[in-house]
This record gives sequence, C-alpha cells and structure tokens, in this order.
Amino acid sequence: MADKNVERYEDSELYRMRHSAAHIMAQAVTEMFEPGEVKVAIGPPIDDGFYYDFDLPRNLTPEDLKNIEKRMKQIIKGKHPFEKRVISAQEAREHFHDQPYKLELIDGLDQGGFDEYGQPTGQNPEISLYTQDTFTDLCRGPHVEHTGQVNRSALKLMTIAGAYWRGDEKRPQLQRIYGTVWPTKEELTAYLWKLEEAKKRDHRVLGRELDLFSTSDEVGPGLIMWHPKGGLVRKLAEDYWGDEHEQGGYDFVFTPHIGKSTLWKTSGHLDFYNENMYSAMDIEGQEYYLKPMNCPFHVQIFRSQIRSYRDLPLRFAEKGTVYRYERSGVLHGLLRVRGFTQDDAHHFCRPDQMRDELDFVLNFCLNILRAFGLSDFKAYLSTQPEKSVGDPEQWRVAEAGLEEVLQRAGLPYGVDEGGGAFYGPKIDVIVQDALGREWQISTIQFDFNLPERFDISYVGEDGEQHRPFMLHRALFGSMERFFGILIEHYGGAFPVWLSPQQITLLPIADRHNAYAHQVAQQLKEAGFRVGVDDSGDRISKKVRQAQKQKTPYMLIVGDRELESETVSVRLRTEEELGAMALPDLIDRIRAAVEAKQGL
RNA sequence: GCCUCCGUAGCUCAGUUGGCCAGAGCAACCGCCUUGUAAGCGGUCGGUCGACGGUUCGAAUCCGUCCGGAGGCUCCA
Repeated sequence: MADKNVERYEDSELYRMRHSAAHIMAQAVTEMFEPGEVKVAIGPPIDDGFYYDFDLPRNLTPEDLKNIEKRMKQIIKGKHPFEKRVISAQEAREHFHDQPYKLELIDGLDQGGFDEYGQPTGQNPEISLYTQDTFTDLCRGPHVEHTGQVNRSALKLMTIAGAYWRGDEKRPQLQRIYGTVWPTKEELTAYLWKLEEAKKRDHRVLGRELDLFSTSDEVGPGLIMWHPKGGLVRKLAEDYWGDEHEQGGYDFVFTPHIGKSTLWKTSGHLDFYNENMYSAMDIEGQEYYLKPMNCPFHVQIFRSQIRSYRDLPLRFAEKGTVYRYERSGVLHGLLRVRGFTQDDAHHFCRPDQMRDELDFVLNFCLNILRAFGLSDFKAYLSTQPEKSVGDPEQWRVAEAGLEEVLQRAGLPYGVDEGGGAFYGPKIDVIVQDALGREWQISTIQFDFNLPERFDISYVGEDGEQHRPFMLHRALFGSMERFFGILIEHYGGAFPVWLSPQQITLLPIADRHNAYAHQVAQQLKEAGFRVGVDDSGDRISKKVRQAQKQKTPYMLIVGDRELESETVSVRLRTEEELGAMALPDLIDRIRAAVEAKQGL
C-alpha cells in the first residue's frame, strides 16, 4: 500500500527537473544540426534520470555527448522560463509540420486519447506546448519554472543507445540519449557510486575472477561452462534443494533431452512455442527436437500407469536441462542464456487438493529462497493472454486460486493482465538483492494444456475418469540464472556454507608448511573445504590472494602459532579474531555452516 | 534480430597521417630471499593483433563480410 505521506515520484520536484532536463537536452541536440534536420520523438523522465529519442542525420559519438552536456549547462545558466501554451490539434499540426513523430503523437491525442505508445488512455486530453529559450516541445508537463532550477552540477549524460520508435522493431530506429540529474551533486555522486558498486558485483566479471564459469566462442553464445568452483556452489545448492524436496514429498525423475516431433506436436509446443525451439534433427527418418521444457516427459511418466485418486498429489521433480532460442541481442551472462537447467517440478492433484497444493508450494519455495539470504519477496500474478488454450472458466478458477494463495501468504503482489503463459496463469516471485535490485526468480504456473492434450486422468472415488490439475513450478528458476543472481547478491563473497573454499592456511615461512598441512588435514576431516598456500610468497601477498578470492577464513600460521598449537584467524571482512585453538574454530565454522549464513 | 561502441598474450591495457623484430603490468614457470595480515627481487615462457577476403610496395592500423562482446530497443508528449 502506498503511504499517503510519501509523495509520488510523478508528482515530485525531481520528476519535473528530469523532465525539464530532457527538454534542455533536446534543445542542445536540435541546435547541433541545421534547422529541420532533427526529428524529435519523446523524452520522458525515468527511474534514475531521463532520456530523449532523436532521428538524426548522423550517428552521435561519445564526443557529441560531452558537447551536448556542455551546451545543456549553458542553457541551464540562462534561467530560461518554461512557458506553457494550450493549443488546438490543428495549431499543433501546423507547428510540428516537419516533425513526423510529433504529428503521430498529435493524431493519437486528437483521436480520443491514445498515448505515445498507441494505447488508449480513456480520456481526451488537452494539447499543450512547453517552450524554453529557443525550443518548443509538444508536452503535457509539468516542468520546473525555469531552466536554472535544473541542478547543472548534478547533471550527467550517460549513454547513447538505439531504440525503436514506439518500441516497435518494424518502426524506425532512433538514437536515444540517457542522462541523469539529481537534486544535489552529492546524490549524483551517490548514484554513480551505486553504479560502480553494481559493476563490481557484475557476475560476468566475478565469474572470471573467481573462476566460477565461462562461455566460449567455440561452443557458442549463451551456453555456459561451469568451472570446478562454480560447479561446487551449484552442487551445494542442489544438494540442499534435493534434501528439501525429499522432505517435501517430491519424487525425483530424470528425462531425455530430445523427443520426437509427435510428442511436441501433441503437447502444442510446435504450435505455440515454436519460435523458441531449435530446428529439428533427423534420426533414422524421424524428426526429433531438443526440449525447451520438461513437462511433456513428466506427463508421460504420469500416464505410464493408471492413477488412483489415492495416489494424488504426485510431485515429480527434475533438474531438467532445456534449450531455448533467444535472440542474440538479449543474451546476458548467466541471466539470459540458450541452454539452462530448470529446477523443475510438476504437481498433479485433484481439484479439491488445489488450495493445499498451492499453499504448500509457495511456502516451500519461499523457505528455500530464504536459505540463500533472500527474504524480500513480492509477486506478480499473470492472467490469461490472448493466445491461449483451455476453458476460460477454468482460467478464472485458477487465477482466483493463485490470487488467494498470495493473499494467504501475505505477499505483496501486482497483477500482470494477459501476462500468463499460453497454457495457464502463473505467479512469479520477485526478490530484492543486497543492492535493492529486483529479480524474478521462482514461478508457479497452472497447466491446462497438457492434461487435455495428453488426455491424462485418474480414477476417482466414484470409479470414473477425472482430469487432474497440473501445476508447474521452478524455484531457482534456472540454475544458471539463479547462480548469476547469487553472485551479484553476495558480490562473490558467498556465505561460508556456499563458499567453494572455506578456509585457506597461510604459512608465514616454508618451515611452517608442514604444520599448515597438518592443520588443513584436521579441518578436512572435520568436513571443511580447505586449501594451503605454500607458495614462496610473502604473507601479505598470500593474504592478498586469499582476499581476492573472497575466502571466508584465512588462517595464518607462524612460529607463535606452531608453538602454541593455534592458528591466527583473519576473516575476509578484515576482522581479525587472533589466535584460536582448532576445536574452537571448528565449532564456530560449523555453526555458521549449519545456520547457512555468516562466517 | 536491429542500432551504437568494442575485439591486441590467461587477465587488464599501450600501440592514431598504414612502415624498424608488436609492448607493459599482473598471472604462469624457474631461481634468490625465509618472510607476521592486500603485490619482496631477478629471470623465462607466452600473441597467425577475433576470422576470412580486399586495397597497398607494405595492414594491428584503411575497406567489406562473418564471428564474438558491451550498452540499449514501450517505465506516459
């Protein structure tokens, strides 16, 4: 619920400042070219700044960006007032006769309230112009009073990027300049610092530095190689996942990576999911497809025998690796890939079990995520899209069921109308990471399609055949994506239970190596992942190396420790615990591991 | 996919009117030092300058195609 005392961003001074900055930028860009050469599109404020889209005679360079910023600061200094004028559509058309994008916007406004994306607004708004200095723009406003109210010391142009007119790739591609401006210089600095911090946590960078994973040109884009250390983190996550699922009443299944075209024909994937599937391969004259989803296989398992109402619910879980075509431009590290492993499961249940099943799966999901330091949850409920299968009545029941479980769980949620999959409505769980960024992780979806298409049923108490509800869910979503999020969430400093190497022994001099190895052996026997840096480097170098690897525990051993049979403990937080006896240290680490948090 | 930018040793980067054998730091390896909490010293190895084609007496540098990467592509004129 929005707090009434908190001003909405749209109503804020900052919003107006950014909106005005966009206009000032448009003026600066317009002035760079001959009259009539610059076609301006739209220039709204956004979360952390503003942008403006232009159709220009040539491509902008980073050098241009500097000049534009310079010119903007001059315009700001001029303290030019923003003046509003309400005009008729006809006047507007005359004014913008050589501005095709503006004309299109005017048409939208004139024809009964379409916004700049062609979406109906349900109202017929007035048409207004805002002028500052030499520049006039079609604009609803509001703006600051004069350009001097835009803080020029807190202004910075960020990047140039391509963007389609109205977001439609069939329309012209425009040049978009992103900029940011803040009430104070300090806030700009803080914002830039946050960007830097996010950069430092970039899972692609950390993935290399910590030797967690890689991709290879020779293998292909969007295909991930998990290195030993990344693989270990994954195994730890999967082991935990497996234990929880066993406790949670899941059965584990394993299914092939390919299936015949008839399977995908029956499932509907060839009709509805074709654009994400790779082309067929020929095996002895039969077409086979790489699987983009695991569901059809799980359905096969369900119907491999006659099921009784007493058998339900059934929960089949599989870490299933799937392959989906993604356009090359959208691939991104571990977060958007072409081959990935879903921690998939399908629940089959009776209608009367649906409510319990939903409660179970949502709570199960949130509990597992909590173990990974994620606790700030919200959700989206996505409803029936235009292109979909199944009885509308059934959709309503399922949508209501999903909404109720969210309410019972007390999870804040929004509704994405028409955002569901073609086969059923869904809940997406969104988490906030350590930097406050939001990530979509888990998904819980109804499937009306497959039970129907594969004609699965169970025998009810009445001896008749009944169609079960089928629920699809993934908690981590995909192992790749989840790993990427975890790396960024922890900034590469995994909690000790997930750290690939938990402890590194750092002997001061060669003569301490034997003792270091002996201690390491004891720690290994206690169940920890331990290494010894017995290189000839100085201790400060060894500490540096271990720090860079974000090793939770650094144990320095020299003459003093050897003498007293202790180790000097340094944490990666740079905290020093001083000399500790091994049993005490073991107790401490064991506690942290069991708690699945901290060091 | 499209637009902009980018692609030089494992990593981070120098190398601009096209011209001597393509460089540095880190890493790796070999030595010396035997060291007290984020880089000790010296040496060695390592690159068909993303790939292919073209222009040229001559291409890392210019052109073309392809491959790969980064940012962006509907948060209300």
